[in-house]
Amino acid sequence: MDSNLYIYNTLSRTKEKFEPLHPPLVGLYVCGPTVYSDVHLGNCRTFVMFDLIYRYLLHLGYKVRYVRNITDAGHLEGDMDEGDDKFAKKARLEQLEPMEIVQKYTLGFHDVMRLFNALPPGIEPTATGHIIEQIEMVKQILKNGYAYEVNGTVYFDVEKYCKEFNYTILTNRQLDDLLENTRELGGQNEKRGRLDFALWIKAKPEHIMQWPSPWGNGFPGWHIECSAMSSKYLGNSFDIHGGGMDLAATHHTNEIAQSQACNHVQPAKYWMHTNMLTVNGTRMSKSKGNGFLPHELFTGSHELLSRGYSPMSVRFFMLQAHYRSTLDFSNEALEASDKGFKRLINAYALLDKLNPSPKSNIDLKGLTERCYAAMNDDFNSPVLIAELFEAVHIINSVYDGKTEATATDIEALKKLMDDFVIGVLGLKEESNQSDDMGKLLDFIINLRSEAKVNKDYATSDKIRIGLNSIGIQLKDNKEGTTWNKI
RNA sequence: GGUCGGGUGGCCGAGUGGCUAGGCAGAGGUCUGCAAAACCUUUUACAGCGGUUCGAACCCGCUCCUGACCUCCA
Repeated sequence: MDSNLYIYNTLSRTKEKFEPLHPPLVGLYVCGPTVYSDVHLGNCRTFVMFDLIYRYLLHLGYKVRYVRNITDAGHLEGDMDEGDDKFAKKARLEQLEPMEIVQKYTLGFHDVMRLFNALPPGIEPTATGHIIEQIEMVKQILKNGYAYEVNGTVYFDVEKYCKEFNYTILTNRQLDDLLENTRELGGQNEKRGRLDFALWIKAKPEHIMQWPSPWGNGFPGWHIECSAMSSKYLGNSFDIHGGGMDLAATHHTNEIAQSQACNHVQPAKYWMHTNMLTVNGTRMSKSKGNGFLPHELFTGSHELLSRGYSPMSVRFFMLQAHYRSTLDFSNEALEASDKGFKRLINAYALLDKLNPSPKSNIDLKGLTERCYAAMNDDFNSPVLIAELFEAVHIINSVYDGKTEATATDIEALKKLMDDFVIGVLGLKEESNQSDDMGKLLDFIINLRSEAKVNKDYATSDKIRIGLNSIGIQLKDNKEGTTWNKI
């Protein structure tokens, strides 16, 4: 299959035409969360953006195998290649078992992703579920001569690797600079080179998260899980590997090295990196403590927010910026997105109420082509949204009787909005109204209409203002009265 | 210090060597019992200084400011 999709590849730092290794199959691997704490909004942005990418690939007709891991072991606290991992530390803090921590935050993560209307990945493997695969990979890397064992811990030999491969291929850094600027770190005395990183880590006896291995009891290093799981489910070479930009310099660099050292191939053809969400121009991160939790956002219980914003408004806010740009988070920006989203989704709801004309004076073909052109240009969702507002304008105009559209064009408009607003952008109407609520509102609107006919405006205003105060907005027009949630 | 990005109107954010981004906010109007919505019209831009060019916000140089990564983080 042929498409005109271009993807910015971090490896080449250019947009490249997307040509899957085995069309129509596409293998997509995205580094998922480390589930030792609540995901914050910055984490969510990455997963929402890859949801957009996943959805568009599906829309183009590719058969996508989407793998996103859950890191539930092996992620070390601080920069030491020894000691406790994050789960053990958090477990002590919360007085839980490490696996209780994992379960708690995995469930929380899934809840949030569901609220954001993100499609679940096809496979969501965990590090603890793939210890054997990771041990096998470490064994192979040792066998190939790119690792060494010291006292129960196995290190990757970066210096040896550098002689044959380009270690800094993703970030283009100079190796000498890296060596000069890497600090003296813990575990240094065991490591031969200061850039070497742990593939397998010896566990302290009291450490509950440990498994037997040829090198004694221990647990896997952080980077090996993604290499092991991506090759298990997608093969040694697959199409797209993604993650946040912050992972490129270390995690992804080491992933490439591990896969090359083990399988002698580049793991991914295209590397995609999403940019950071910022607050007042500074990156939102766990360690900085400036992270917004999704529920603070939805309820408005955060000092920087004047009110709560719905998950769909927040998703729309994220989609209005390109995935490779930083996006600055503020109450004002969110407020603007909230209104923009409602304008878009209200127009979508109007599609069923359009009256066809014998003639048409709109150009849907050009508009549709521009929508595809936007997405084909490295998933440019902000431009897509700008085009979709053109469709919003047409829909409103037809509804007002100021523009004419044939039944065929109305169908095409409906398909366009279904494809892109619902399918690709993954937005949906948030009204949680049941049929009962719809019927109830129809009844109330009828009562109000009767009052209006009788010029009993006191009653009709009372109804309108009362509904408004509980979040339901009435809109009077020639055809009658429509309503939507505020 | 090294690597790589940014600086666009009141806000958020696209884009580009010549043609309106878009949303929000502001102003005026139409419609309407009022309101809201919608529709029409409209005001604010491309950090600074040089250079290349018929033409630059877009290319080049310098300056200033700023961010990310280089250490756990999507």
